[in-house]
Amino acid sequence: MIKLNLSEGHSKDISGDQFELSESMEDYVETISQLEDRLKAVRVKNIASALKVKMPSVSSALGVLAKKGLVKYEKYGYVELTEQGQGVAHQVRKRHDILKKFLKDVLAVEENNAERDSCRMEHHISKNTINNIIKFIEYIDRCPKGEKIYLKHFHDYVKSG
Amino acid sequence: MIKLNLSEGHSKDISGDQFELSESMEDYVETISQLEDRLKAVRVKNIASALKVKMPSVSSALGVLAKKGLVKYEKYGYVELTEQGQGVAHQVRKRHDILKKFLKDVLAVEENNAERDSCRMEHHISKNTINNIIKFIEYIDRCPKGEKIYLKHFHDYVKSG
DNA sequence: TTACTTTGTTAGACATGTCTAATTTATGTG
DNA sequence: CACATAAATTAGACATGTCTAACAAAGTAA
Repeated sequence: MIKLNLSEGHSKDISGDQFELSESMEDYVETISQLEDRLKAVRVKNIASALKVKMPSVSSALGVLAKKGLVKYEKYGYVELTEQGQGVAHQVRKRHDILKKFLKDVLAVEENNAERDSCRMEHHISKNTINNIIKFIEYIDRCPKGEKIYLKHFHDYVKSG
Repeated sequence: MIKLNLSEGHSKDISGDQFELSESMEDYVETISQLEDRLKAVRVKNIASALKVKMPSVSSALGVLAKKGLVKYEKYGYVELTEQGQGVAHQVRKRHDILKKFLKDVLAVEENNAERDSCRMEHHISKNTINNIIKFIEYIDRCPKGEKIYLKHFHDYVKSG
């Protein structure tokens, strides 16, 4: 089933890279944000296991992010994103989500693969290109001219080979 | 003008990552291959200036690539890709070209941006996803059902805002 | 309170990839 | 040929991000 309900507000708020984070640091911020969504309190241990790194790597990363003002963090305590950190997380996660949905819903890339690829590509795609992806999705979604049908044909074509 | 003459043999020969190269090493191989296309002989200096790094970085990279059997290289001499190196270069360049064309011709991303993004993303996209992109392009290109018209509409839509 | 367990930090090693400075090799011109 | 210049290498510093091992703090339970 092809779902194309993608255009809820995607076209706003993809603002620039004010913070110049490395790929790795973006992953930390993104992960912390995801953990904040599903845990009462985020701990070093949680981040480590989510990112499949060891705790000392997390400690070190938190030092960097704290210095940049993206996390609030006292030793041996809980980890929290600052308001700025949340902003960054928001952008990163949006990029990730859009990319993944595009891969799945437009390019017919299978779920696991779409997740893996969007994880890796999300760090290397420009604001500009993301915006065009958003427009593409909106275009297909909104236009009453049969684009969805063609997309469905494409998905069938991919499945059947 | 939207050109979609993309489907010349793209669907073959996107073979796997037998060589496990880092992003950086992939860039070296790709660049050497491009330089071989337009220079009689490739030198450290050429690679350095193409990649905007200093010569010692190139020296060091060539050591790594030689050890992996991807370049033929004697000190103070010319640089040449081995047959294996050419194979890798072929894959990397194909990935790059497909990605770039997709960004330009489907997503209506402007030339410079498409080049920049494909440079960065080419290292992080799976074989699987590349194949779906190829299929998508072929689908649009081949199908007699008006997909191209819709794509043209989309491009106009992007341009006009 | 004391001992045990879990969690986290510090110290230090290692890998990758970059750079600058110094030296060496190759090239070209008189 | 000899010397000046260009090209390349080596040595070593540095940044990032990872890891292991050892130690320290916090939490738990008797």
